[in-house]
Amino acid sequence: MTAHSAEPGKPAPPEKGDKRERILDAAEHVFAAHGFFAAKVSEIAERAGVADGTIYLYFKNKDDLLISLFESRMERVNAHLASHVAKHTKPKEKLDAFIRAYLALVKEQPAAAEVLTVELRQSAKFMKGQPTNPKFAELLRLLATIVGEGQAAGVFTDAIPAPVAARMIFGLVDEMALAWLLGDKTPESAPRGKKFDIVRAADWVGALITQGLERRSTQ
Amino acid sequence: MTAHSAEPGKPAPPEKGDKRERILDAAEHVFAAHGFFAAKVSEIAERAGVADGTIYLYFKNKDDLLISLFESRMERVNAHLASHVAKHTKPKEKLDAFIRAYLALVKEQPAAAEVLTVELRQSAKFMKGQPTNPKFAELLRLLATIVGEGQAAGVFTDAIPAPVAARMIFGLVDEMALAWLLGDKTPESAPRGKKFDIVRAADWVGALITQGLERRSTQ
Amino acid sequence: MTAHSAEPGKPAPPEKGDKRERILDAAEHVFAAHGFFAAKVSEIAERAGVADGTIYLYFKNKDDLLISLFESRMERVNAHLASHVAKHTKPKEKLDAFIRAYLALVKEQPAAAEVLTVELRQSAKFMKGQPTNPKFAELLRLLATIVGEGQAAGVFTDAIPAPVAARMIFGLVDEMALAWLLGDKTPESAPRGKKFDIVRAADWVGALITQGLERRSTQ
Amino acid sequence: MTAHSAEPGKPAPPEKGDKRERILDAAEHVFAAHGFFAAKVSEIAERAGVADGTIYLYFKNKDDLLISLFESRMERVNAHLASHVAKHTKPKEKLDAFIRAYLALVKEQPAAAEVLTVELRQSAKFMKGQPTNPKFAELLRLLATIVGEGQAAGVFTDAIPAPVAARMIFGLVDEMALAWLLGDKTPESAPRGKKFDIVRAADWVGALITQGLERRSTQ
DNA sequence: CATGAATGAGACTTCATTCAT
DNA sequence: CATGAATGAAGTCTCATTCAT
Repeated sequence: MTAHSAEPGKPAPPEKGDKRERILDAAEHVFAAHGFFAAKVSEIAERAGVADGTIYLYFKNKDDLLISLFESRMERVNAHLASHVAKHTKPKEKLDAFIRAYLALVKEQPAAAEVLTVELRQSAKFMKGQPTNPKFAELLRLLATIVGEGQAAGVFTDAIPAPVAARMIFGLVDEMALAWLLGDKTPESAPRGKKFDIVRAADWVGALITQGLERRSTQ
Repeated sequence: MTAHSAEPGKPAPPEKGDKRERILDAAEHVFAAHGFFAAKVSEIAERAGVADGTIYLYFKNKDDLLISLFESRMERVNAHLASHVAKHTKPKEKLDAFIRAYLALVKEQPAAAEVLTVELRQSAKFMKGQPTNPKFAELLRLLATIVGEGQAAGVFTDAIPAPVAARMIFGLVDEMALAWLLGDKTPESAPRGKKFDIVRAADWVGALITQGLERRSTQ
Repeated sequence: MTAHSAEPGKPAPPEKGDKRERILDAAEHVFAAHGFFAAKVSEIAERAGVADGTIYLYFKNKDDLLISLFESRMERVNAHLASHVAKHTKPKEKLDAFIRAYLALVKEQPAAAEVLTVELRQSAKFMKGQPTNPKFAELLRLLATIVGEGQAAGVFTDAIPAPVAARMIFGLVDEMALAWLLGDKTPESAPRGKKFDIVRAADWVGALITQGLERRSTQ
Repeated sequence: MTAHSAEPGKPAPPEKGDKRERILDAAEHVFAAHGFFAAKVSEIAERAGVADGTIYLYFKNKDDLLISLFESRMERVNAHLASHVAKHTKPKEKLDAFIRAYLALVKEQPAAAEVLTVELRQSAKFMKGQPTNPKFAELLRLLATIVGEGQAAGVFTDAIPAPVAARMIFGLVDEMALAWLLGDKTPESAPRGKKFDIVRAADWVGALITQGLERRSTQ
């Protein structure tokens, strides 16, 4: 991944930089570390190098902070995925690029991924009754479009509605991300090297999905 | 699903029935309704028809209640799935039976499904650093076994390690469950019929996975 | 005044006694000492000898505590006044008894009086738009009844509607109470003896009102 | 009342006009609307069309703003009352003019009246231990002077010390003002005509007081 | 003089958990 | 075993006030 130079390894440089962005970065890490509910606003503030009250100048409340973070990161993800997908023309290759880009992103930005993957469901409770989050819908739409193109081109089966296929693909990819993220989180575990190679997993995911969607000439 | 007659439509019979079981039933509904963090122990107690303190005679604390609930329901699920899978001999049919049984379960017991599907990730935070929950591992093992058998029989591709395939399948199925569960929660919405037919979805899921895993003679 | 032996001179005996009552007593003193807004719930709890949270078992929130205190004390006041008024039969004497009883109460229970007299108006903001507080209305009704009887008996002028006269009388008496209460509050000032004698004032108040309402035969 | 053209019906002209005066006008309305404690400095600033910080160039702090507002309005009131009283020579007429002018003022400038009448007591807490506010003392003095003149002229009874009588009169008049102000605050209510006629009330107040103070030939 | 973004102390309130009955 | 009143730690959020520009 290219963008996002601000990712603070630790307490974040308490200097310039869009303050709102600093808060979002801090929230990303604190939410990822403790989960939304256990996360303390004061810890986010400290990490962002601002006063507690400052957070409320940029966000209505803690919930709004989560939603905003979610949308911010989702935007990045969508842009990232779209750009990788755009490099290809064939549906199969697009799908493969999507999967590969998604999993690479998880590896490169585990904190963001954790918020999107783990807290997403939590926030789903927030959005109870509400329609699917627009940014998430966009991701699904990108996926559905790829599938749809493949169906139109006759390389993907028509048996599964594109939107449904999109959701299935997302679930599959997301589960791999989750499995990797929760593989083991404690620092000490790193050397144990228990985590499987998520990039390698992309091959498997791609294989299953591509073949799974393939149109069978004889059928 | 057939068993499990205790599922209380409303306040739960405030009398007989294993008290521990009544508490679990109540917790299932309250967790499903509000999410683990927002759920109040006192509400669970009320719904179970016991005093707040009584809960602590059966469970160490709120966390333990979630874990216990998770394991209890997971046991049911595993038993249910295993029994359905056992009716078949061919790997493909077993896989299909698994998917169908899982999604049917979601439809019949949405509260339980919500706890397993939505709160699972939340509880994942609890289990941080811990190995995968044994009961969940069992479910994955069942799935991996089916895949493994298929690979051994030469009907499923060897390209994907069985445990990885198992996880992918679970993610895919679980996402469908989630999509259905969050589709719309308000009772009034039922007539609007916005929810897709989750049983119908089983066909799509089965199609994608079965074909996706299929061994290609010519390849 | 006779009743209400529990009035704690200081921290209040941290023992038996209706807990709700202990909290109200504590609130009375803390509200009187600092005013509603500056009063801290924790200080009330401490003075009542209970934990902070205990207050919320008996009252919905701080506002409710004020309202409840107001009603509790107002009830006492109404009972006290009614009993004194009941000792007389002639309207003029009843009116005089009312005034005397009210001012004596202020002297004997300054904390309660301060809450009723000073914070009443503050709480008036709470009750914005709401009809007059029932307990306060009752006091006004007692007064209006006395005036009405006097008018019926031909000893009080008909020129002023009884309810209006009641309100005027209350305002007058209440202002005397306020003047006395705020005369000087610091302990050191007591010896300076700056406060006028509020019981003596009752004579003046009674004189003004009684004569003011008197029916003039020749007019 | 005639003077004081700055009374802004709404947001106040965000331009000329002494800035200090604009702040006081804004404070008057905000305090009247929410009460001193609930009033936000930022809302006052917004209404005055200045920055939050600007307020602190003209006033030491929020308390000082209340005190200053109180004194400013009290000055107006005193001047208004004095001018009306000065039109008469007989004590009884002066007293009547005072009452009438005061209540007319309440009707014409309810916001100012609310601050003086309702918040006065709140601010009384501020001034705890302090001597009576000079401006308020002046009003009482004006009243006491009228009474004193009446006593000297033999038309008012000597039975009540003039300063005490002054206080009683104020209390009575103020209570009528309060009753009217809190009668109903919502604009829509006006047509409902629930509020009694405060000018009409002046007759009653005047009647009670004048007769109440009257010297009885036979006594 | 004026601004308004930032501060940060501190209060109210919740709710999991305990323990005397 | 069961109760449920009481606890008290802890977190979110507000808002008066400051000060660099």
